[in-house]
Amino acid sequence: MSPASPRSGLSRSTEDYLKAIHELEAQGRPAQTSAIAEALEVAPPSVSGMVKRLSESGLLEHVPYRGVQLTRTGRRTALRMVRRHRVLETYLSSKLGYDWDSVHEEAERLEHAVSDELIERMAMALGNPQFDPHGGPIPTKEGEIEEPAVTQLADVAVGETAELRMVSDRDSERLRYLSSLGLRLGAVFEVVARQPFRGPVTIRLRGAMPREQVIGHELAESLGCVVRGQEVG
Amino acid sequence: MSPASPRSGLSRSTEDYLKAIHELEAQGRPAQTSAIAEALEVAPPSVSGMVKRLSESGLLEHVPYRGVQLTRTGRRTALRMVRRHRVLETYLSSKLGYDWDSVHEEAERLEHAVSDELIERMAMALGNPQFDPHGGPIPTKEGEIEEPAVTQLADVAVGETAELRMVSDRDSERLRYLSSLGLRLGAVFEVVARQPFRGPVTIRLRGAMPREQVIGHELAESLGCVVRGQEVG
DNA sequence: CCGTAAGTTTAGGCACGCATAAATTTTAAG
DNA sequence: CTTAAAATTTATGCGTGCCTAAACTTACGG
Repeated sequence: MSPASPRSGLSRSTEDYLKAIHELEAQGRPAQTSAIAEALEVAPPSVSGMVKRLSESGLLEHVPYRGVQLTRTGRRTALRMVRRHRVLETYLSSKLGYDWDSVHEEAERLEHAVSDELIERMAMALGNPQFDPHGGPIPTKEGEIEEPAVTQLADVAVGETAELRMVSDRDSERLRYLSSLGLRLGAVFEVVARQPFRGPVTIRLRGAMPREQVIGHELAESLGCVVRGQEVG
Repeated sequence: MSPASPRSGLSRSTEDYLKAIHELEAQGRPAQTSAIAEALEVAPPSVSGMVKRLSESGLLEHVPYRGVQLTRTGRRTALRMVRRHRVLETYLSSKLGYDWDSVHEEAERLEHAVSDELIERMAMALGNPQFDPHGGPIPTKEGEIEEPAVTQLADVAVGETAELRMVSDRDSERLRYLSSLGLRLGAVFEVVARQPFRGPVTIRLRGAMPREQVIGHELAESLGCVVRGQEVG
C-alpha cells in the first residue's frame, strides 16, 4: 500500500506526474515520455510504467509512442495540486517570512501532505490571493485558472517600458540573482538595447537609483512582463 | 527508492515507527512487537521486518523475542518528530483557527513533510511555546523535553481541587466530548465523588455556572491534572 | 525506400513496506 | 515437567516506483 495523500487517495508520485504533465500541456508541448522524464528527473522507462498505471486509473490517455493527455479527472487533480502549491508559496512568503527563492522547495513537499481544509484556511488568512510570490496565477477551489497575458522580456522592443509580472519558481539561484539586480515583481524598467542572434537584453530600472542591467537571452525568456508602451524616462 | 523526509533521509514509515517506539518507552512499557503493531495499526510481522531494518540502520537495538530499545540516534530522531508534531499542532491551533480535536490528524501528515527551517519559523512566530494545545510539552530544538508532573484525574482524591493540564491528542471524539463538557486546558474543578472498582469520578467545574459532571474511569485516566489542594468552593 | 538515430516500450531486478501462513520461542498452566 | 496458549519471527507474496539493458517504433537523411 502506497501512502495516500489526504482525500485524493493518490500517491505522492502520482500527484507529481499529473502536475508535470499538466505543466507540459499548458506550455502547448505534447506531453512526451522523455519530457516527463526530464521534468521529474526519472528515467524514461519509469515514466512508461507510471503512464500505464495512470491511464488504467483514468487520469490520462496514452497513445503509444505518441504521448499522453490528461483526462478531465486528471486535469482537475493537477489543478488542485497547482492551487495547493501556490497557496502554500504565498502563505510561506507572507506569513512566515520566506524569500521568493526558497518557497518552492518547501511547497513542493508540503503540497502532498496538506489537507484541502488547511489550504482553504491559508487562502482565507491571506484574503484569497490571486497570485503567488512569482506572479503565478492561483487556480480557484473550483479549478479555474486564468493565465495572465504576459510578454517574455526577450520579446519586448527597444524603447518600451515594461513591468515585471511573472517569473518561473523553478530555479532558486536564478531568483536570488534577480533579487540582487533589484528585479522584483512589479519592477518597472525600460528596454534600452537588444542584441541579435539570441543575444542579451539591456534594461534600465526605474527607481530612486536607475541602473542599467544586461540580461542574458535565456533569462530574458523566463521573465514575463506587461508592456506599458513608450514612456519618457 | 522510498521517499525521504527533508534532511533526516528517513522514510515516513521509519519516522512513524521511531515516534511510536519512543512513546511506548516514555510510558515505561518495554517496546514489544505487538505493542508497536497495535500503535501503528499494522500486522506484527510487518513490525518484525521494519525492526530489522531499523536496527541495521543503528536506530534501535533489538533483542529477539524480547523487544526493542531506541539508540541515542533513534531517540534524537523521535524527539525531533515530537517537536515537529507539537509545534505544528500549536501553530495550526493558534494561527489558523483549528480546534484541539482536529490538529492531530493534520500534524500527523505534515510532520513528515516540513523542513526544520519551517518548524523553527513557526516556533518563532509563536514565541517558542512550551506546550501544545493538549498540554503536551514541546521538546527544544536540541531535543530536551520536560514531562510535566501531572496526576491522572482517576487518582485525585475526593475533596481535592485540581486543574486540567494535559490530555491525550489521539482520540478526537474524546476531545470533542471534553469540550462539550467545558473541560478545556486550565479548567479548575473539585472532585466530589469517586466510585470504587474503576468506577466513574464526579467533578464540579468551577466557573460562572458550576456543573457536576460524571467522568468514566478510563476517560479519567487520560486526563492529566495538577492538584491544588483542598479549597473552599 | 532504406537504414540509422532518436525516442519509447518491454523485460527483468531491486528496495520498501505492507500482508498472510507457517515455524519458532516464550510464558503460563496443570 | 510437560504442554497448550500467546507472542514473535521466518517464509512468501504483492503493489509501488525506481533502475538498466534490450527490443521495438518512428522520423529522417541520403
